[in-house]
Amino acid sequence: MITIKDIAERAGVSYATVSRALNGRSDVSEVTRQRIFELAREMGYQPNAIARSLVRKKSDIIAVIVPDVSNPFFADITMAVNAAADEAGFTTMICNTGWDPVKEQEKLRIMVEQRVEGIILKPTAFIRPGALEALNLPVVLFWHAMPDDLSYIEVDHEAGARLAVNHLIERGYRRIAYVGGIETSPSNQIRLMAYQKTLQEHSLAVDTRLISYGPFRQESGYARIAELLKTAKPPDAVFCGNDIIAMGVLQYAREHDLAVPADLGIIGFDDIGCASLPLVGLSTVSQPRDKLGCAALQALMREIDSFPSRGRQRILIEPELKVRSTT
Amino acid sequence: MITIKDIAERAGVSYATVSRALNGRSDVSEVTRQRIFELAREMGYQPNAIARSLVRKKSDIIAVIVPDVSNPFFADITMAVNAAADEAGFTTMICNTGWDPVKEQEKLRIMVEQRVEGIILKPTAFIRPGALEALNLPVVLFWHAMPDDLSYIEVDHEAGARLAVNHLIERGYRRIAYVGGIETSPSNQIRLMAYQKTLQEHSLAVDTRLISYGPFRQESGYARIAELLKTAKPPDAVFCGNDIIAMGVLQYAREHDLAVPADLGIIGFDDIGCASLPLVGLSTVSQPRDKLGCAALQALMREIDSFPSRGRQRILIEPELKVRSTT
DNA sequence: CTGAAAGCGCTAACAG
DNA sequence: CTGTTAGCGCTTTCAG
Repeated sequence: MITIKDIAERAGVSYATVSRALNGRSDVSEVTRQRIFELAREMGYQPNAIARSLVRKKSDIIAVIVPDVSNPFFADITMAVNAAADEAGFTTMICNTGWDPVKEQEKLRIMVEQRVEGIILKPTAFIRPGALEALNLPVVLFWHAMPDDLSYIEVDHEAGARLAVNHLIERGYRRIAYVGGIETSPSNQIRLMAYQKTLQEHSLAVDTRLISYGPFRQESGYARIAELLKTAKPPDAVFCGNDIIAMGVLQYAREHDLAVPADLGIIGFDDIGCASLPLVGLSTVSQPRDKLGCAALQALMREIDSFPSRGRQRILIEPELKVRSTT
Repeated sequence: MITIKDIAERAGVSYATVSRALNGRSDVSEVTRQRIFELAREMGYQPNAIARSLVRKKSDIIAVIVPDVSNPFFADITMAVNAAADEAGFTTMICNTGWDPVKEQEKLRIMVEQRVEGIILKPTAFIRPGALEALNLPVVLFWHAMPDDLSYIEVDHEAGARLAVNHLIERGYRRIAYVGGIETSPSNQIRLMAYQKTLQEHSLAVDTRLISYGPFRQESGYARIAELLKTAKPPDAVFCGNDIIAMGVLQYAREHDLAVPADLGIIGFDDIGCASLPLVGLSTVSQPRDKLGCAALQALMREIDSFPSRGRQRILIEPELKVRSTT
């Protein structure tokens, strides 16, 4: 691999001059600059970013750590961050934790060792308080439920839930069920609150028999809508914890000849890829991944600029209603 | 940021000794090793991978460059590679080219500058011959149609097409259409050949009116099945260029009350995420992403070990038939 | 077992 | 404008 010294030798100048020329410094005569560039090209010179990082003490690399990049939701966010980072002249290292806290810790360590300039992290679970601050690195989280004093960014779950419930009410539904996600999920909590509040604002009764929790899985949605429809006063619409659950509900409706949206309105949350397939056509509240990703990068850039002084940023992204065929 | 020199000072030894101890060399007395480890921990020492890479002349980083990580297909492969790389002690840099050859070139350059030890690349288009060899780096491609003498890995499209067509014939379909992808796609070509050959092997006529090309898009599948069904002798089954196209065909069938699979058998290619959704239930030929990813990493490891001598590896992965509700 | 010393490839003062 | 010099943080001989 050829170095600036090789070029210097051939050009008959010191290697400092080569460095200056290649870095576009103004204090190099036009002739030598020309010669050096030409030489560099014809010798096939490739700058060594590692050496540069070492002396400059900056790598121009950021890390994005998510539980599962093959999950379309995270994949979209990751890509948005990546694209924004490109713009800003940063290279991205993407890490996958596989929802494993141990691996997460390991990945964080590796990224610190690689001297990345900042980390965008979607934690797999509750992280030991202080662990992230101890990294001594700019960090932005995709999750607000952290005890630490860190910046975070998230979709506005409250606004999203209101959007969904208001929409159902406008459409004329009156007995709206909440087929939620797991009870402990913070976002699930927020949406449930907003659901109840919105119903009350419209003078609609909140019937706890219409509220259920469960895993974010299709089977869960399928099973729970089955239960709900057996009751004396079944719902005429459901607001689901996410699109996966909604897909289970929709599946049930189709299999049991329930007219959607006439007999049953269905609305999900997230707007995963297949929700917009004509074959599915699920109405949903979209979490705009591109905006989430861009905003995360911007927040991180701000953190990097002001580091080590930490300004905790709390950013909420507006969700978007997607009306399709199920409402 | 604390360095080995700081530790050395506190420990009262030379920093060479600290380096040795921390790297688990045997030629350090047990007592000093102990002291150094303890000190490192309590001082919060984090090795600097950049400095290490510089002197060792290896980064333990590989690059994966794909056109679109948010495409579930590439996302899955990327993740499989990433997981395998983890096992092998490599960190992965993931790059997205957005199907832009210029950006691809740029990303390749950056990866070379980062001194990654190898690159797994899904090219966006035909790359200028020699451009990849000029990188002077181990490279494995997810595409065989390259003029270069490089290693590649791909699913066995021929075997996949045979699998699909044989399956349809076994199910009793006799007029099988090929609703393919774009004509210039190499994989499309191979599948078309295999489709024709398989029909002939079963003494079934190859009717060119049953063969069509088009973009890998739903609307394309939708439009083309519409055409085909209007003809005098319509097909009773379709083998599609990929799942997206198949989804368009399925969509048309559902909208026009065509019984699937009774009146029309449908089989796709790829096995994208939503194909397995109960609401879709598309039969398809799966490209096993995990196998593709693992095999790619293994191939790259072999290339790295034997570098700079290049042994061109040609690896074909066996596809798998997934029978669901459309056949 | 340990220290001294020589770099890895590059940038950044500091003098000319 | 250009050369000299001093590192960045770490690994690795080479002598003790």
